[in-house]
Amino acid sequence: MKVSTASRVEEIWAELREEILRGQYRPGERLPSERDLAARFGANRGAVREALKKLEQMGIADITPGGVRVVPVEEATLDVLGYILALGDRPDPTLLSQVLEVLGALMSMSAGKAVEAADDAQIEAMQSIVGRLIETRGNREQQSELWNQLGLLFTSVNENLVLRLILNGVKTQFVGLKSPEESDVRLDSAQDAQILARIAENLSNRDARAVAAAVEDHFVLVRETVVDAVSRMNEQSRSVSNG
Amino acid sequence: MKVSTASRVEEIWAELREEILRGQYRPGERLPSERDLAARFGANRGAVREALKKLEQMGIADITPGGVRVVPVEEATLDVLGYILALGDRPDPTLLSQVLEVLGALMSMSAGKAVEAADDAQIEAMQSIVGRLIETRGNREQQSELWNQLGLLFTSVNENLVLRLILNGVKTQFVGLKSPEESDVRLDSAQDAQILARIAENLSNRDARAVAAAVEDHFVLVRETVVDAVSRMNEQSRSVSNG
DNA sequence: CCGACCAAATTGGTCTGACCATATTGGTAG
DNA sequence: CTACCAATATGGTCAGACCAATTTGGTCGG
Repeated sequence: MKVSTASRVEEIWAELREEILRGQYRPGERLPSERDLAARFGANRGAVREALKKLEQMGIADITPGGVRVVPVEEATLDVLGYILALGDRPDPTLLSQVLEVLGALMSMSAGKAVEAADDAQIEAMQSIVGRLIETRGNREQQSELWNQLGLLFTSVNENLVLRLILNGVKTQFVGLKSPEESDVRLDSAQDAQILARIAENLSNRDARAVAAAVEDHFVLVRETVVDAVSRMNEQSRSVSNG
Repeated sequence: MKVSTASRVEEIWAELREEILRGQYRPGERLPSERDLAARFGANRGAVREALKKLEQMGIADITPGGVRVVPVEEATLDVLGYILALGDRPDPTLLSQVLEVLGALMSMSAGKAVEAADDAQIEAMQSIVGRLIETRGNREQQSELWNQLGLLFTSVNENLVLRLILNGVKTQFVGLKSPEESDVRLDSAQDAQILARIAENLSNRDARAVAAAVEDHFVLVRETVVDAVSRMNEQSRSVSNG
C-alpha cells in the first residue's frame, strides 16, 4: 500500500523532515518562509504549505503567522519515531532498544488482559498463532507477521482501542525500516522455543500473569538480540571506515 | 497555546472529523469530492484540501486519486483519541478507563525504570514533586499538573524518547476535554495519601518495583474514581432526559 | 546609549482559476 | 452478459493575488 508514491509534496516533506530530525535547525529556530522554500524546491507554495502542515502534525514544526518554527523532538508525536529510526544507515541501538522495551511492556499487558477476558474460541485462536510461531521459528518475516497478528488478536479481545492505536503507531514505524538486520539476526532458538512453549502452556492454563511474563520475556530476548546485532554491525562499519 | 484559532481549515477539519468519528460514513465509503466539499463549506478547495490532509494524517481518511475514503478508527493514529473522547457531552467511560489503564501501565513502567536509573539529585527532585502532590491533595488541577511533571521527569531520567512520545500523545488528548468531571470527582483522600506515602517512602529506599507498583495503584484509584463518576453523571443525564 | 513607538516589509491564511494524469464510470460493441 | 473503451470526475499541482497579523527596522524621545 503506497510504497513509493513520491509526490511533489512528499518529496518536500521528506527533505525538510530529514533536515529537522537531523538537527540542522536549532529548536525554536525559524524555517525559511513558505515562499522561499517554494523557490528552493522549485515548487508551488501550496505544495510547500502542505508539506509544512505535515511537519506540523508530526509535532516537529509549529507554523504560525509570522513564521514556521522548529519544535524539539521530545515534544513531537509518535509519528516521528520511524523517521528517526530510519535516519542513518542503521537504526540507533538505544532507540531501537527503547522501542522494543515499550512494545514488550504493552504487548505483555495486552496479553495478560486478553487471556483474562478471552473465551474458549479466542484462546484457541491464540494457541493457533503460537503454534504457527513455533513451527516457523527461524523465518523472521513470518514471525514478525505472526506476532503482529497475535497483537491484533489481543487488542481485539481486550477491545482496548487505546492500546490498539498506540500499537498502530509503534508498529507502522517498522514498515519503512530498511530491513535493519537482514540475515544476521537470529534469536537464540532454544530460548525462543522455551518461551513460546511457556506461552502455549499457560494459554491452556489461562494463567494470564504467566502468559504476560512469557510475552515480556520474548521481547527481552528480541531486544537483546537485535540491539546486540545492530551494535556489532555499527562497530564493523566504524572499523571499516576508520581502517 | 493556540486554544481557539478556529481558522477556516480548522473549522472544516473539525466538522468532517466529527462526522467521520460519529460514524456518519461507513468505513471504506467515499467522501464527497474536494470540489463538492469546498462548495458545501463555502470555502476554497485549497482549504478543504488542507483539512482533508489533516484527516488523512490522523489515519481516518485515505486520500487517493479517484476519491477520499473513510478508514475505520481502529486503524487510525493516537491523535484521534482526544477527539473521540470529546465527541459526546461526557467522555465514554469505557474509553476513559482504557486510557487510564494504559497510562497507568506506562507511567508505572516509566517510574520503575527511572528509579533504577536516577542519581541522588533526581531522586530528590522526584520526592519534591511527590511532596507537593501530598500537600496539594484535593486540588485536582494542580495534581494533574504535578503528575504531568512527574511523568516528564521520569521520561527525562530514562531518556526514553519512545515513552515520552507516547505520553505526549495520550496526554495532549486531555487538553481539549471539556473539564470532564468538574468538582464531582474526588479521589478517596485516605487511599490517595497512603499511595503517595508509599511512593515517597520507596523513592528513599530506591525500591523501583515498589514505586512502580504504587504508581500503578494510584492510576487504578484514579480510574475507578473517574469512571465511576462519569458513569453516574451519565445515568443522571439519562434519567433527566427520560423523565 | 537605551527604550518606546511607529511604519514598512514579511509572513502565513485564504481565494480564484486553471491544467494534468489518473481513476472511475457509463455506454457500447462483441 | 462480458469486455472494452471513451467521457467524466477526481486528486495533484501550479500561478498569481489579496488580506490580516506579525516581525522587523528605523526613528524619536528620554
